[in-house]
Amino acid sequence: MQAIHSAPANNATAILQQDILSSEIATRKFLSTFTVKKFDTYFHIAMHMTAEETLKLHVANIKTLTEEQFRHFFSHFDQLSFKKGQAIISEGDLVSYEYFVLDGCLKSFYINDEVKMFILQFAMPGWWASDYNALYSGNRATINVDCVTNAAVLRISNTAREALCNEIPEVAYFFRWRTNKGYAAAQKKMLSFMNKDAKHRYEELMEQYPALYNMVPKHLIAAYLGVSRETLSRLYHS
Amino acid sequence: MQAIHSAPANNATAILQQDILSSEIATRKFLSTFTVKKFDTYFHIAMHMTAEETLKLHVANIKTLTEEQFRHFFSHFDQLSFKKGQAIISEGDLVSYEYFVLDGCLKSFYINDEVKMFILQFAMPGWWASDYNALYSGNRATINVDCVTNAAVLRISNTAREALCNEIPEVAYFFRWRTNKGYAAAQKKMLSFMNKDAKHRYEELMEQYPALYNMVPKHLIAAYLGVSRETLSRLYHS
DNA sequence: GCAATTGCGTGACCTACATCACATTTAAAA
DNA sequence: TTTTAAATGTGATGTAGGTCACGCAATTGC
Repeated sequence: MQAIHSAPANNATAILQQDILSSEIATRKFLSTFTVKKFDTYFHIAMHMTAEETLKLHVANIKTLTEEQFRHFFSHFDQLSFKKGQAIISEGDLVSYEYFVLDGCLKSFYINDEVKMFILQFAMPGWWASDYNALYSGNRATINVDCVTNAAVLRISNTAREALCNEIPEVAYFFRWRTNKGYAAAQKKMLSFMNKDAKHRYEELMEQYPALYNMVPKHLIAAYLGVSRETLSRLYHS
Repeated sequence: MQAIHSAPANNATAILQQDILSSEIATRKFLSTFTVKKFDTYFHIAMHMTAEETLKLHVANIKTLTEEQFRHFFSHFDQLSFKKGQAIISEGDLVSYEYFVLDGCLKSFYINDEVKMFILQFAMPGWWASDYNALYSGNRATINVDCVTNAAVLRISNTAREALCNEIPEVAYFFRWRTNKGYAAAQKKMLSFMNKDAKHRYEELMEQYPALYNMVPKHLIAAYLGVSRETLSRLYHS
C-alpha cells in the first residue's frame, strides 16, 4: 500500500488523510469527499472545514475583517462542484467570475496553434484561478481553466468583487495583495524558466507541491514545466 | 543620418523628436531632455508635458478622478532624476517605493549565482517598476532595478499608496487595475517563452518596442529574451 | 587624443531537449 | 470480465541554442 504525499504543512487548507464518521459529515454545511484510486486501494480524502471557515482562514492570513464584514464578504460567493475534466473557462468565453479552490485541483492553460498545451498554473486548495486579463478588461478569454480532479470551489463575480472593494477598504487591500502575490509568483516562475534547466524546475515543483506527483498525470506536469512528456519521464528515471 | 524609431502611437507619453525653444522650457514645471548619441549626431528628445500632466493622463486612461482627488493623489509623489547606469533598487535592499517612469528607460532584472543577468522587464515612459514582492511583503529585494538610459521618474512610497487606497476607492481601483495588467503581462511573457523560439520572441519584442533597438545595447535585449548575445546577433543577421 | 573598456560579429564545437516510433502498463468504459 | 483508450517508458536521431575563442568597432575615461 503506497502512501499519498501529504500537502505541505504551511498550506492552510491542507488535505487530511483520514476517514470521517458519517455523523461528523452530517454536522457540516460543506463537506466534499472524493476518492483517489491507487493500486486498488481507495483513500478517502476529506475537508474538515466548511467553505466559510476555509475562506475565512484564508482571508485572515492577509487582513483582519470583522465578523460582520466577513459575513457580508462571504455572502457574495457561490459554491460549486465540478467533475474531473470539466471546463470552467474556455478560450473565447466572456469571463465574469473568479474562483477560489476549496478542494481538488484546477489548471489554467493555453493551447497553441499546433494544439500543444501549456499549463500556467495548478490551482490547489487556497488558490485563486481565472483568466484575469479577460475578467478585468472584458476581453474574451485567451486561456482555459478546467479541473484536474473533482473539485469544490467558491466563485465571485467581477462586479460583486468591485462593489465589495469600494465598500470595504480591507477587502480592497485583500484583493490588491492577492493579485500582487500572483504577480510575484508569475515572475518567479519566469525566472525559474530563464534560469534553470528542466531537471531543476522539476525538483523545485516537487518540493513545493509533493502532492502533485500522485494527483495529476505526468504529461500535465510536463506541460507545466514546459518540456515534452518523454523528457520528463527520462528526468526522474535517472 | 539614421532615424530613431519612434515610440508606438498608442503610448500616452510618446517621446517627441524635436527641439524645444528655451522660452518654452522655462514655462514648464518639469522638463527633461537627454541626448542620444548615434553616428556623431545628437537627437534631442524631450517631453512636452509636466510630470503632473503625464501622470494625470496615465491615470485618466484607467479611472476618472476629480481635479481635487488627483491633486491629492499627485501630492504623494516625489520627482527624481537618475543617470544612465544608476541603481534604483538593489538585491538585499528594503524596498519602500515604487516608480513611475516619465522619461527614459529602466530595467528590472535578476542576477543568478553564475553572475548571469536576466531581465524581467524594461520600463518605458508610462510604466511602473519596483520589486513588488519585496515592496508588499517587506522582504528584502531579490530583484534589481536600474537605469538603461538617463531617466526621470515619480516615486510613491508603499505607505502613501496604501493610505491613498484606503481614502479613495478610485485610487484603489487604479492600483488594482495596474497590478492586474502587470500580472497579465507577466503571464503573456511566460507563454511567449514556453511557446515560441528566440526568433519569434525577438520579432514580438521589436514589434512592441521598436524604440528599444536603438535605445539599449543588444546584450540587454538578449538578457530579456533569455538567449545568449551570440545567438541574438545571429538571429537578426540572417 | 590615446588608452581602456565595453559592445558586437562569427566560426567551431557541444548539450539539453524535441520529435518520432513503438512497446507496455494502467485506468476507464462497456 | 473484456475491450478500448489513456498514460508512461525507452531507443534513435535531429536541432536550437549554449559556450569558448577570437578579432574588430565603438564608447568612455583620462
